[in-house]
Amino acid sequence: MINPKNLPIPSIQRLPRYLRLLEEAKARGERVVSCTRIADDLGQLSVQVRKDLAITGVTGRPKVGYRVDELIDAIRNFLGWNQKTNAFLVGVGNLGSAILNYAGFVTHGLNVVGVFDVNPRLRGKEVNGHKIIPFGEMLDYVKMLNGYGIVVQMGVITVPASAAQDVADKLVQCGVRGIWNYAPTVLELPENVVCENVKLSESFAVLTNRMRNQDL
Amino acid sequence: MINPKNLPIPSIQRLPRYLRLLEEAKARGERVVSCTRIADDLGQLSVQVRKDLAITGVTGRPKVGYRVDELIDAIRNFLGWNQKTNAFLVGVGNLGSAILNYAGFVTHGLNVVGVFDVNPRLRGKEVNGHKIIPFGEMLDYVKMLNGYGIVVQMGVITVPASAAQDVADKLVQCGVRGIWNYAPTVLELPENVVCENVKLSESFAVLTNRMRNQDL
DNA sequence: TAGATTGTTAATCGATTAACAATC
DNA sequence: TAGATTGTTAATCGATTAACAATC
Repeated sequence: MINPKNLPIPSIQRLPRYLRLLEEAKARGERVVSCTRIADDLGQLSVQVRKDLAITGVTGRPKVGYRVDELIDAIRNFLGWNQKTNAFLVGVGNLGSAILNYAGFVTHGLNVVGVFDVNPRLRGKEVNGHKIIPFGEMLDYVKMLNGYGIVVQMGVITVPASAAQDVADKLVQCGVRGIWNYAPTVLELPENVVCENVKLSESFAVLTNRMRNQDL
Repeated sequence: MINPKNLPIPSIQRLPRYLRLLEEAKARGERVVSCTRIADDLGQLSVQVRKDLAITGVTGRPKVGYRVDELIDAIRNFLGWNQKTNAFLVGVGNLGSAILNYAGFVTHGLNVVGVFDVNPRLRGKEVNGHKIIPFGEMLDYVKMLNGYGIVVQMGVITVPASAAQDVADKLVQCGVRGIWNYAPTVLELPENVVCENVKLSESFAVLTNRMRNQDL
């Protein structure tokens, strides 16, 4: 926990799982959970859970376990989920709509402050309370928001691959510091903008390959 | 390539990227591609590309490179994407609709032969040509398909987490050998059914954590 | 031929797992 | 106290990268 960079990415990826489990435990009224329990429920080794939880800075008590409330707070804080992340979403197809309608991301701090699409016919149409704005008006819109002291931190890209780079460039102009990219493209971005690609085809590839190898 | 199991999963996950690049190269009329080029385009090391391509069984020619057509075929074959995979999709919300409307998965062999939802009001409604069937009728429907010699190999789960295990159990009864799970749950499945979880919250976690650590 | 590129073995790096001491 | 659990160091495992030989 000295240098928060270069932490094991697999560990970070497992934290949301623990968080879900802990919130379920809290809902059941449990105040303390051991990593042995967590590991059993998720089919992992307890030592891995322990290591993962350690990166958030919390410590447990031998024989007792970890305090549920403390752990939930620590994970949410570590992931940046206890604060709002203002975001633009570009591309209101089914995928974009799915994200806008999924309540889970709101609890992770995702705060959509602008929804855009190139299709001018969608102008003014609402998706889960968000009015769709023509893509061409994004820069004007962000200036307006900035005038009110609202800064856009993240861009969510749910457009076809062919349009993704253009969208990314525009989002960078808007000042985003991170991009959540659902398009199957490798984006070129300035060094100070972090990017996370959602790998749908990659996931499908692992599945079909394993199904194929079942037969052999 | 002797034992097709226990291949490096990261390598399998990178293959779709190469495939996309190769198809673009083919569209431009290129007949041969070197792994140096692929590596440059994707920001990787050429030796990694070489190792990854090796698992598909293709060999390149020194000084020349790999034949584009051969490589495309080999990757698609290795991933099981050159044959159709019959699938049921359960849960026709925005996410399910997004998958049904995305042409990319069709080119990966995804052949949806049944679309289901618990909501009886959706009965008969169409999504991209697929009539929605009430979830309760799934077993009858699969029997009907089996009568025509059609076997369902894969289940795609796009329902809320709370319903995912029930859906998975039913899909297993239908005889699927693989499950593509978009719900944020760890599913309990028989040993002979492979499962791939799409990790959306996990992806978001990595992004927000990195954005948070930018500041430090 | 010279040089670019592939293929492969060895070295490094990082994550997981094992072992065990510390502690409530 | 005894035993369950945490925390940490060491060993293992697997993937990436480096080095270099083979080859067209």
